[in-house]
Amino acid sequence: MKYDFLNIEKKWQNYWDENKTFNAVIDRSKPKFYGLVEFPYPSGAGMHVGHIKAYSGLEVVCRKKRLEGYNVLFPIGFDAYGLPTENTAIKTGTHPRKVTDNNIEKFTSQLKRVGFSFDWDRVIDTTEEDYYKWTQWIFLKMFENGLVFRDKTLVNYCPSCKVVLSNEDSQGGKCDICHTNIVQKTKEVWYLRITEYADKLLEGLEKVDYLPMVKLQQENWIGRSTGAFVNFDIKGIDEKLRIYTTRPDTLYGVTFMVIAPEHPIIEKYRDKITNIDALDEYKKECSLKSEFERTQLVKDKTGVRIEGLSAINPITEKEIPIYISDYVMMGYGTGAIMAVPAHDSRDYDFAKKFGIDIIEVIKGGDISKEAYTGDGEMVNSGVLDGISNKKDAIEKMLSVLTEKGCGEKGIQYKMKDWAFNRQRYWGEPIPIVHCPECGIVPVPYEELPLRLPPVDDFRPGTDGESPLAKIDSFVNCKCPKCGKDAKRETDTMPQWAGSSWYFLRYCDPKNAEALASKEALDYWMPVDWYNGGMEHVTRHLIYSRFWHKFLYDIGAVTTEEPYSKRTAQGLVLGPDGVKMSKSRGNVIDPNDVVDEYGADVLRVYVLFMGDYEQAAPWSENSMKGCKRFLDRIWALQDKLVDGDEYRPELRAAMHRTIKKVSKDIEDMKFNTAVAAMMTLINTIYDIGTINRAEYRDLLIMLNPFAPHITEEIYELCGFGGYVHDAKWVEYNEDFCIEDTIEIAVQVNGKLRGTVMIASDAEKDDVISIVKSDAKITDFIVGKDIVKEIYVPKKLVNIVVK
RNA sequence: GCCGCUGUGGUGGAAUUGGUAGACACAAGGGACUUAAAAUCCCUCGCCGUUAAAAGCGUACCGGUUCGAGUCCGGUUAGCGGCACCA
Repeated sequence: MKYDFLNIEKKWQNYWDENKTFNAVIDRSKPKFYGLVEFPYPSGAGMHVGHIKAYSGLEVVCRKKRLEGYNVLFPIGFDAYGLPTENTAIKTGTHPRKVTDNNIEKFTSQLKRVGFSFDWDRVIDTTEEDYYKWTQWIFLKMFENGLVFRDKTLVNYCPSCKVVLSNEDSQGGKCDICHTNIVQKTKEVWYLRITEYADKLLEGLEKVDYLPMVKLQQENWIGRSTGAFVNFDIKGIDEKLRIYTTRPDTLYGVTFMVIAPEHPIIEKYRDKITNIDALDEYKKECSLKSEFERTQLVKDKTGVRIEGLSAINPITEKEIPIYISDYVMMGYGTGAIMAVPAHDSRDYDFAKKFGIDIIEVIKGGDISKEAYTGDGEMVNSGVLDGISNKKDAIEKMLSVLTEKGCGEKGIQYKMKDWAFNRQRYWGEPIPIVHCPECGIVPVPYEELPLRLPPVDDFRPGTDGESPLAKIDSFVNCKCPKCGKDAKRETDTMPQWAGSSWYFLRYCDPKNAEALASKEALDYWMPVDWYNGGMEHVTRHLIYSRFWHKFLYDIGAVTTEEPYSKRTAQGLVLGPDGVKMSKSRGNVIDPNDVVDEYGADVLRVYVLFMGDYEQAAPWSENSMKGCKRFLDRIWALQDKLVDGDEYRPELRAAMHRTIKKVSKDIEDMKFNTAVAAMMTLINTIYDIGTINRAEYRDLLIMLNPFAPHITEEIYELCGFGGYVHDAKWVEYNEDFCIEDTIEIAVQVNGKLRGTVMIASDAEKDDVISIVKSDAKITDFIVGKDIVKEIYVPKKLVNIVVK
């Protein structure tokens, strides 16, 4: 009888659905396990085999945990607000609500066809009122706690999407959504003060079990550096130019200063500057350069000296010139630097070009050729002379600065505050009212949710205006504070808002009184294991940790960190070995695979195709091998014999396989877990029969990977109950070892043969067996034996001269 | 430029963390069954040798440590990922 996967898979999917087999209920008699996968953005293209791989990993872990007696929460939902949906809506003239509903329906049916053991009663849609009510609630709480502010500054703007983007959304100078080059614009926008949490986000990393690369990327993104702020007097004016430096030890080497073209001091002292026209001209040039030009064309330094203003080095008290140049950014530090050309390559290039003095203060390099950035003994540096330890020199200078009152220790972060509003329709409305009398007024909590008004025209406005601005009935309102006419904020939240707390809602998804009950949060949180993509490490992962830490600080959640453990899966590449994309035409549709091979084959294949954490190309042939494997599992029904314990000839193989599969699942080494089961099957086919005890345990072991076929065989064989209710298989270390084993024999480290020995043989016995072996004697007769090494159960190495 | 990761057969990948390199699978070749094909089953399969063996070579490259190195150390090179004029 052939394995009819289409009908059998449907049968079990219906069974799990109707019986709510995988629904999680709080049960304090069992240990809990919360497995989380990144909920999908329901795009029109439907699911991707990459989604299947991403979910299959924790799917196996969660199914195994259930069999081991854990109470498992494995939820799914949809992160449905966002620009792609809105853009599709505009293109097709369909309302984003409709587009979203269609896409969610499509995703749901696809997920169910793969047989994932999600709790379908806890599905979240971030665009539903009873969900985004709480997204808005958290925003208001942040507002209340001073973490929301409005500022007019240079922001990243995507001319194609017509929105302001956060730093995280414009990595590499490109829009995260459409990859258009970002331009800088001065605009008044809402910010979330994530920098307030920079240290907490950094410190928290020490307590969690994240992939080292994930930690490292977050550390780099936060980019904490320590150094000093130093105030330089401007000659003849009661004004100080404040700079940030990580190298206060080089202050004696400062021969000029540079400020960003946008630095406010230029406007402030226009009348004192004698070459203001030249400066204006340079500023204009800079503003015309794109971000790309400003960062890529780094070889040639440009700038203009500010005539009429000069600074005084507070340590040497010498007068030094000030320049403007676009190699200094307004957005980091103070927008002004002290330049030490001898020991900074950028300052060096600039000084060479403009003929400025270069003073060596650290010995060790040749400053006539290039800047020396290494360590060495301090010279030409007054009190610092002779110090050769960088740390000591910095400490000493800091105390001098403090004493003189012209500087102090300082810390800077590369991470910037989170630009939080988007000028688009399909997002959570920001619950703020602008009142001419009272200013910025939050919408009262009891008025939440502030509903997204249903409209027909959701196209963006012409001048970066939100579509909501065109809806008078939404915009015009009464001020909650004074009751007079006021206007609503018309921008919406970014896509990352809804996903910043969704794992909390899963704990108690229908709660109308709170984002989740204390009881549910206490029981389920933290997430025990979170798996997702590397691309979210400096976006979603950092944002959600920030929100969670804030909620912890106001007592809304009880754990400091949301996720105990974070791993990441590698990409599924196209058959041609490059990233799948529509334009390349190398995309594999999971639906097609399920139709042709079945869900179990797809599941086993995405885990078997390679190391789970590495990228691997799709190979239909390789998948056929997985189909063969499952067919052979099915065909074992014809080789079934009685027996309620493992037979001696298979005992060691069974125990070893159970051990390997159990451990490999915990380590995410799914490929070798499957390989171990394949090896076991090969052994069974060599023997020719399988008994009931062996078959039952094999099915339990395979169940997390291939749930449909194992449920069916388990039922057909009448093992009693269901395999999803079975107890995970156990192994006994003593039975993993065969009675006689083969060990390697080396002479001078070179393999010269193998011998069979009893697994419990003593060293002396083994050595004598080896020495009498015909193959070995050839290599040792007539030579002096220097050393005999025996690695128990592994090898013997005889060293001869 | 800085930081991190990776380099193993024709292919995807294994290797208990210093102990028989190439598990498992794919592809390829040969054979069995079949009128035939598909499916299935059996054999071969790193290179070089050889009737067959033995010996020799082999984990990007060069060197080192060790009885023993894919694994550790130093250097080189290639590819991937992240950040990027961050002061």
